Amino acid sequence: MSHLPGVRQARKQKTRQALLDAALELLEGQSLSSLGLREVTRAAGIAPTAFYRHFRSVEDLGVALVEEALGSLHPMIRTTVSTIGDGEERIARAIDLIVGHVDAYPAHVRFVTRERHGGVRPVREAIHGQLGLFTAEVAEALAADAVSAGWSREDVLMLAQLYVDLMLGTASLLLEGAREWERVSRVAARQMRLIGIGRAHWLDQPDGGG
Amino acid sequence: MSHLPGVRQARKQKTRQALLDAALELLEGQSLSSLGLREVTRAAGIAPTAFYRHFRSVEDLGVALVEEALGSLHPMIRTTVSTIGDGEERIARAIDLIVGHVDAYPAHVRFVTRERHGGVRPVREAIHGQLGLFTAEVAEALAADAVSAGWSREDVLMLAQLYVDLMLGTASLLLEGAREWERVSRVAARQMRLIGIGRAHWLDQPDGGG
DNA sequence: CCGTACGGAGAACAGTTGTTGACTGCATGG
DNA sequence: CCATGCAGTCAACAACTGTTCTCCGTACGG
Repeated sequence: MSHLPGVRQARKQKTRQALLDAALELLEGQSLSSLGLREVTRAAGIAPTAFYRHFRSVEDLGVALVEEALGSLHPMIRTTVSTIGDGEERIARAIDLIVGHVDAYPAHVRFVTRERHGGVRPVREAIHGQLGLFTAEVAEALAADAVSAGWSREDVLMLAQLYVDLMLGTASLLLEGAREWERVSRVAARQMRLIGIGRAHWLDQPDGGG
Repeated sequence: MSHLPGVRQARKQKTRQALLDAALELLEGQSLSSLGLREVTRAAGIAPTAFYRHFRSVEDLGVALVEEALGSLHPMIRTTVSTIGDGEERIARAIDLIVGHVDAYPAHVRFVTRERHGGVRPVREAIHGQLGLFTAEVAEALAADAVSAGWSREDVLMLAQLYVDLMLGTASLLLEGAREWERVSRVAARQMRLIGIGRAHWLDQPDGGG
């Protein structure tokens, strides 16, 4: 199929990456639906027409950005959430994961939180799909715990959704108020703890598992 | 100051409202940062230059939209969250409030959830401000419950934030999958129930109120 | 009842946008 | 080694953008 070095394809993916990087940087101050094709190519240092060699439209580039921002996150999620130990240990790991990721890839995080409810349908759907995968992975890990005995599949998923949404919300707060990261992560930890307590007592209620 | 009838001011606010309505409709398919001034005036049926008689820029109009979308919501929140009765009663009321509001003002809800993390700073800040007020109001109501005895102010706020975020997330899900409103509201109810359980057992932990 | 202030229309401006077609140079594969 | 394919450039296009300045009609306040 493709030769290993491929001087040709290497150059192509290089400028493709330049387009993605330029777009991501421009998106720090605006939404994808207002991002112009020429704007991106100008920032990437290539001619406007060359854009079409890589993407059909800016929407298309947006979908590729979703893959770049979220695709490589699955292994990290898995290893973090499947940590053994008490709840506090897991919470600390999760918070560290979020803070570290926001710190390492702020533009990616901003892009995802912004376009999750943004004005470009295909991008929204791509993000929603990836988050659905995350939710399923978290649910799988949660189901393996002893506390989840007797839980319905749907309830484990609703719990996982709670966690995933909380993590995204926390990431967004960390982005906006970078100077308050201590307070934000402390609140997030307490919210996770409270959810964990609710989880532990879920089946105490008469219709808890209904 | 202003005469009661004011044929002049009435006409002005009429076209001002036409601008807001037109913008809101156009925003169903795009983000605010890509909304053009001419686009809005065209949809509102007035000349582009007349726009400046009402707003200094599209950003400005966006901030006004935040006020329109969220400003009138405070009394509803207050009366809903201060319902007396057991937790289930309150949860049902809250879900009804959300579903009813999304059904009655879908464009407003879409605007808020989209621009909450959108690309226009002043609008983001206006939304954040309003949501902060909501959180404070919910916190006040929660603090009045017997279960909140011994809670720190900060913890009541973190609980309120959890509820507010959950309500917004639910509203957004209701918007996207209008056909699944039953499933979505059932999951949301269970999430609120779980949070309520965590709340009830919060002080069971040795360092719960720390 | 009249002068004025104000909401709105119109024309014009320099820029920018997405997309097209034809062209160039070079790595590739036979 | 040569012909092909493909990344990238350039020029041009009609359409659109935000903003300014000038003008018009009319409700308003004295």
